[in-house]
Amino acid sequence: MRSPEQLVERFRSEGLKITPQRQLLFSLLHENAEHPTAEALYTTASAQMPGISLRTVYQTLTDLTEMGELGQVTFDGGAVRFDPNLTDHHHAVCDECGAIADVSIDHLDAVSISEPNDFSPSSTSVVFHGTCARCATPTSNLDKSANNQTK
Amino acid sequence: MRSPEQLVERFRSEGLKITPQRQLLFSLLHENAEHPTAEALYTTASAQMPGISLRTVYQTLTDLTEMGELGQVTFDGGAVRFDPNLTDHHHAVCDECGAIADVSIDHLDAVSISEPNDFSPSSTSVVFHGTCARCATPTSNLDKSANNQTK
DNA sequence: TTGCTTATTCGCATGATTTGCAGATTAGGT
DNA sequence: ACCTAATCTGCAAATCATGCGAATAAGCAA
Repeated sequence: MRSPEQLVERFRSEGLKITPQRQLLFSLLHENAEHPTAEALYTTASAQMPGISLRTVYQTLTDLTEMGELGQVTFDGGAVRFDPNLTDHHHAVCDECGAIADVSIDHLDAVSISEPNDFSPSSTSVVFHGTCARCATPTSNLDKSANNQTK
Repeated sequence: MRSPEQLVERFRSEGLKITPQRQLLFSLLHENAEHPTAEALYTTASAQMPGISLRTVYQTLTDLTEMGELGQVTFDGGAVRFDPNLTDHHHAVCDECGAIADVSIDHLDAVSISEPNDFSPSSTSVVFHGTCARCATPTSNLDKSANNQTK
């Protein structure tokens, strides 16, 4: 996703208005690597702007997605999560705390479908499940479920 | 998933009852490669057993899943789909018709996380998006959306 | 600054998917 | 045929997301 400043520019140039709600969401999403759900963003936004509507959060998130400024991902049937990282990347889900990390992958190009041989893939997405560093470290297992947003 | 006969055996040995509803679902799921949703199975089941409850379909599906006889997968936030194929495999989603095919993958072992280096993956799942053979063949583009179960 | 036009916000209703609950029913053994 | 626990079923309710219309406010012009 572009910076809040660039988004403001784009919105203006498309005749869209710059509202405080939008500006807040732009900043909350900027470089946000937490893959938040709409609800999570609503909670955070509400702290800074009491009265903001969940409907507006959904609306803005949908708009940004349709503009190609935001990505959406879902894991295991849970709620949709938003991802401002538009670079080519994949995800690692921690089964302990539910945290989702962006990951880069080596040798993805080596992967191919061996069976069947008549499907033409245009994109490939990989999801790893496992244990994140924080949960794997015995001494800091204090608060494993803090981030757990599993459905 | 095991054969209906084997499932009947397992259910009996665990003190569970063999009902007509369960038997029907066992057979509908056996070697079913369509990755049906609960609703889809309910529709099919209803044709053969009018009056069967959607609740029962969900219940049986959940039971089989907890017994490890059935897998669940979801794509792009749609409804949960059930997969009786318990072998190691991945999925290819056709963006035209929505069909989901099981695929085998070559060189998956070559794939690794380059960044970050502190995540310990226990499993890897790959999803391809693209066009299936049927939709890619110009002459049989007659009924592309027939199987389209996209959300 | 005032006023106008139209995009936005907001709250509520609605839709889709899934689960909880409790009473009616039935499988499977006695 | 009878008993008892497991199951089925219908309905309420939870969760996530979108449609809709009225109220509000951004951005522009005078």
